[in-house]
Amino acid sequence: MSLRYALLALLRVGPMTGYDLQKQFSQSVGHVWHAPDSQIYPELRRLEADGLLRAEEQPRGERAKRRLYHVTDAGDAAFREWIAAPLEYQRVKDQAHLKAAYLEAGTDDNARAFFERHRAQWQGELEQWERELARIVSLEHPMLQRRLAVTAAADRERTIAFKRHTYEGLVRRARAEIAWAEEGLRMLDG
Amino acid sequence: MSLRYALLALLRVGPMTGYDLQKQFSQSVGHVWHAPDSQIYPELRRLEADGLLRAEEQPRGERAKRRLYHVTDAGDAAFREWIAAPLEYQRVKDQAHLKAAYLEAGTDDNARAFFERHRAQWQGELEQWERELARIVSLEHPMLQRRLAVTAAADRERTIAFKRHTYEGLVRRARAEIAWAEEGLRMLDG
DNA sequence: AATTGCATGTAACAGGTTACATGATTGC
DNA sequence: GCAATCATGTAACCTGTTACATGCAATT
Repeated sequence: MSLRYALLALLRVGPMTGYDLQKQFSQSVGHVWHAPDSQIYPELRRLEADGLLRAEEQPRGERAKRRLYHVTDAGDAAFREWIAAPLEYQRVKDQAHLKAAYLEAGTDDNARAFFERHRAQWQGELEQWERELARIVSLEHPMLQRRLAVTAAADRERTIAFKRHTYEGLVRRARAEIAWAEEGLRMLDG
Repeated sequence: MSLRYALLALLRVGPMTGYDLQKQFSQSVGHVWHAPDSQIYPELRRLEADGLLRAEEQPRGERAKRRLYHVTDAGDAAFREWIAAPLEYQRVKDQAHLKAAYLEAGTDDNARAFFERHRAQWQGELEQWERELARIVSLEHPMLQRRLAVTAAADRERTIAFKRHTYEGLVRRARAEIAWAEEGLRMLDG
């Protein structure tokens, strides 16, 4: 159910095609929420059917078309409702910690490989998030720039603060995961 | 796909019924992986069909029956394979951070409620995990005791170390989430 | 006799993944 | 002419959630 709000969040800064959105999902927002194209196009149709989006069909060259999606008033209202609604936390489902709890069933080398992989995985996430964070703080972030362009002057600082805090949280999490993996490696060596 | 390995992990310490497993999923392992009964019973049947479990049907009183599940050799092998296989990390899907990135669309009070709820949520998880951790360190944990009873003496320390490290990681994560929420609250007040 | 605990499932639906499938346009 | 990019979907499947549904056994 979050996909539709992620889509609305992106479209609220300006109209985009499914293709544009797809790219965003493999870049900026994709660091927090990812979706494949096969999920995006049907969901856009559903949002349109629900009246939260309006599609503007544009010709593209001679034969082709593209659908530019706009957020409707109802869409904006739905987004604000989602923001105001309390988040439903679901039970923890954590593959990495599930496996970590049973590493004694394998060899030490196996456990070592597990922790090294975990560290590498989160190292990669950390780098992405740090890059995003730097672009937010320096105001170079393209989606943030578009966002600020359609935001009242009084709200701009606030907008930046929330994005910054979000990514600081992600960076913090990545560092915690790396520290945990390194602790695991020390445990195996010590 | 992790549910079956969580079930195998539990059954490897000794035979249990679906009901027993269900209780474990709302307690010990449930802190890392949760599953409702409606998912457990069919999955046990599937594991049986795949030859990873063997069901021992026992009479219960006059009319009733119960099915005690045992891990077969194939089941044990499958579990070890899972432990040895590299973990497939999936893309991040994080509702809390997704919403946090767009809190400027709501009021400050709304954002405050969001962070307070986030803190309370993780405070609850933290307490559960700290309790588990204490029971692991003091060797009072019932599943760990059963585990150690069927573990070669040489491997007991290792087994404890992995469980302890896992829960230390969860505790660390909960603390990080709480710190992030509190940072958010300070941001709103400052 | 009533309550609590033991015990086992089905059905419908939502959400998400992977694979498959196609074709036009633009820039080199 | 070719490659990269733009553009849009369908189909099958898996996983997981929520709601529904039942009934015996042991204890008080």
